[in-house]
Amino acid sequence: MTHHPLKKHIEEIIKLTDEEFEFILSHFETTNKRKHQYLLQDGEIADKEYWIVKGCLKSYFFDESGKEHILQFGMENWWITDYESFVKQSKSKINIDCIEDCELLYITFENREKLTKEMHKMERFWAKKSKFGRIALQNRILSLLKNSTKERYELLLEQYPKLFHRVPKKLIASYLGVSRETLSRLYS
Amino acid sequence: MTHHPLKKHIEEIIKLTDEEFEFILSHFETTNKRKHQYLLQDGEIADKEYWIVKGCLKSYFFDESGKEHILQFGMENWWITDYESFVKQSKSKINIDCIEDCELLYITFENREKLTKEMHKMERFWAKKSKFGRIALQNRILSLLKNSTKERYELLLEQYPKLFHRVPKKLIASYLGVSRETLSRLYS
DNA sequence: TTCAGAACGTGATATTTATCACAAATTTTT
DNA sequence: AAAAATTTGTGATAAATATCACGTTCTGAA
Repeated sequence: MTHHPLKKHIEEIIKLTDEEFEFILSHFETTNKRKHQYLLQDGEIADKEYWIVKGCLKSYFFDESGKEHILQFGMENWWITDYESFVKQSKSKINIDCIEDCELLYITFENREKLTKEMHKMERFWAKKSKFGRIALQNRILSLLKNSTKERYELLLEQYPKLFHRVPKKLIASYLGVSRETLSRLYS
Repeated sequence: MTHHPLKKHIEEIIKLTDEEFEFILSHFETTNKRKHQYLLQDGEIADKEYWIVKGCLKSYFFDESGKEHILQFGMENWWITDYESFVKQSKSKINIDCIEDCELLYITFENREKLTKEMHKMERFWAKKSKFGRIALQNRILSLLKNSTKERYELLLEQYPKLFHRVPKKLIASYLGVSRETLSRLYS
């Protein structure tokens, strides 16, 4: 248990004793999902935040014309939920589906609140995670404003090369905000 | 002092006694800037977070071709800084300028760290502010992916009608990510 | 008040991207 | 292994947007 991947992940931000980690882990549950199964559907309230042990997921939504837009991919060691719905405990606008079979840990909203109060280290961990999440989103906006489609494609390829072996190109296109045809022509 | 606008602002999230607010305020400084003056230049480290008492500002950056892109506008009761640079104390990629004469309060990075440690209420205030900031950015990405230029223009107009009297249309265009000519043709 | 610069609208044209259509290749399911 | 569904590439065309150009209006500073 000392070498649990979640411990390693948390320790990138905050050092923990084994006992502290055991205590944290006791607030989580495990679940497995198969490809095409969902974790969250729009209209529901996101009452869980998932940590991905193994697998690949997408969070996405549809516009009025029925086109799918990818908000975020999730892979090993990433967290995934609808952040707005989870934080506000409001109805979600997004869906989360498994792109591959997935092995997941999750913490419920209640347990996260509880753990935040019980353990100041975890309050700091989540505060820091929120800060970094905000920075990542800010940089994605910067990139959407500044970079051409081709540049955004190349940056994504550079940053997450694994993604391109695991998810269909049409989902990459949807993440970048272009049609799959346009994306296809970018590298042909 | 009891009715200080910053007190009112913080109390939208956390209730404070007058003494607590006095203590918080003692960590801030006041400054005034004139139109066209800057608060932050790219390459500098953002060592202050500003709270806007009065005035209007823009945070922006340039792409390789020299085109200006607006990341954020700031008006009364908003916070402004380069969040990434401030949090990481790293070199900023963005600039912040006054669009109007401005009356500002600011807290330095050191004082904010200090205040966070000294006063758990403020740790919670900033954590919550960070969460909401992240949610706002997520929604802006959703909108960039989902909505047409015209829709984004209308949403902005609806959400911040004041903005349109205060800032030139070319800056609105730059915020929306289109050329000023295209924006001009959207409503003519 | 005048003058210079900025803001704004608009035409003409080029570029980028979306959309529709279809066939080939690949993957998944039975 | 065969059948079905999905993914992918690509041509033709339409739509959206950028770019360049120029004249008018507005605004702020001398």
